[in-house]
Amino acid sequence: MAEQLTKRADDYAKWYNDLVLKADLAEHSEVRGCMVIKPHGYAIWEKMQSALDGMFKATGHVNAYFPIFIPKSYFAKEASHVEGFAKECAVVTHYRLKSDPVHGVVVDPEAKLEEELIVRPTSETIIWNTYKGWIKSYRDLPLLINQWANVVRWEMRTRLFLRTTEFLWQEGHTAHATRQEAIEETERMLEVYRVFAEEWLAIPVIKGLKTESERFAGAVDTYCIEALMQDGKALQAGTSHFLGQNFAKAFDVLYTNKENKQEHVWATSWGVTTRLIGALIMTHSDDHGLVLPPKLAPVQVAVIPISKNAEQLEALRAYVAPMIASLMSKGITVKFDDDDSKKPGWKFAEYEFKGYPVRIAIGPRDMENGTVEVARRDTLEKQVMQVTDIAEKVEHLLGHIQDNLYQKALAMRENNTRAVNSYAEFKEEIEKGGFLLAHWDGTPETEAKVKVETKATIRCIPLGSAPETGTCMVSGNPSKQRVIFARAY
RNA sequence: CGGGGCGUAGCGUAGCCCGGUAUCGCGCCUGCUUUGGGAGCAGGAGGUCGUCAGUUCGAAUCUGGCCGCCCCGACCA
Repeated sequence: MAEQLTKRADDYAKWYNDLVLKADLAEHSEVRGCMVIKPHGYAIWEKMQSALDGMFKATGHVNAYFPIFIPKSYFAKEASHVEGFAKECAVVTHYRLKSDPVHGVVVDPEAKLEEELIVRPTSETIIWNTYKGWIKSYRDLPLLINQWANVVRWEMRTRLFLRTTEFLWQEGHTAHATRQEAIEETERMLEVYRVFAEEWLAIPVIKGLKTESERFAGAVDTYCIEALMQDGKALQAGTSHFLGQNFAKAFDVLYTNKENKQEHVWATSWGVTTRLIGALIMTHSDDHGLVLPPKLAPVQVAVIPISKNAEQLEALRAYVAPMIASLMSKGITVKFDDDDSKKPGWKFAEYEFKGYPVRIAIGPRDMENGTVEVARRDTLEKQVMQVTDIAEKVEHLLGHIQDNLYQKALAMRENNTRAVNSYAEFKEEIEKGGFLLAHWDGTPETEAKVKVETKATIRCIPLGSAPETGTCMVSGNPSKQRVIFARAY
């Protein structure tokens, strides 16, 4: 139920947690660190999948599926990759249980695997081991494959959607004949993520390059889109990696070029996760509950009849039927809630809390006047409208809401992005949250020092920003451009 | 892995210090009245008090062990 949501200003973390639970997006499972994604939350993921999948297809990718289990030895083949993931891998050691008089069932010690299997934390190794058999000639390239899957990373501390032991994602893995082509692919998919974040999630993001210490284990370059949450903390919303020839070399993936010479292929990988649901919540929602951009709302319009008796309800059904039909003919998703075990007031509160972008209430007065009451979730404004052309009006309204959410989030980010020029100023400003633009000398040592002293990290080296020479705020050494610092999720 | 908290009906809780078989709210069921911002009244159902052992005539309550989860920090999308 949706009463007494913690206020954001009182305790942002608690607000987030309460909201996820009370808006019925997810709940904690009995398994530590794992969540159950409930229908309302999963429906949002399905909308994300559908939009992204279309964008992947439009850029020439196809879907496939690779095993959840990865032989342990595969991991050893790419040194930095192992190092990056070794600490958080779940390992399967046996393949059978047997009944036991005391404990019910026990692991059968006779059924030990010769080689342990790793539950995938990411699939580069098994995919590259497979690609080796698929790629022989330049004619086999580029290979552009995506997979929708679950992965497991044994995290020390978890948070619903933001960090769970098991999560859902998509991972694209591509192979190319040239370095240049692979870099273009990396950038192309980063741009797909930017468009998706801004046009669908209504979350403004900054495209950038990760520093060495934040780079994906096994990548040459990691690109990212970074978003700023309402509490002033940064959240990485997607990544795209240029893997160079690291995995091709580790797994011997060679192709014969037009000159009949053997060369290692060039690779990329890129992914977004169910974490985006967390980003969506922390970008748009308020003290009244969830706020969803219309393009990702499982249902865009809730229609609520207000009637005193059964006859009136029948009359209302007849009154709204053409309206609902015309809404649906425009591709708008509608829920007509004529459940008479719940009162209208209860439904208002419920749909508001769950983030339905638009609510239409209709009662006896509306039938007399030829009107409906339209309420928008983003501003909580209510307006009585003539029912004539209501589908067009609602269609426009949904567009406005989508746009308004983006503009509000953008304004929030801009108001919380500022340049700082000294480390003293930085230390003071970082306490207020937000993105800080500062000069950095490019060394991991400086970055580490800042992290230890302020808990802030370099979120990214922004792409496409005008070069600006300066001096590192910490070391005083020369710097070619400002980078973005923030405290992050 | 450290620190803190919690475990009592579907959910949220009181009771525990000071032992006597469990409180209240929400939800659920029945009936009537209601319905434009979480309805009212009346009646009703629902609990191995996380688990195991100990103390005791008697344990939700005292003692010890175990299990589970959550929150805060260090690592990570």
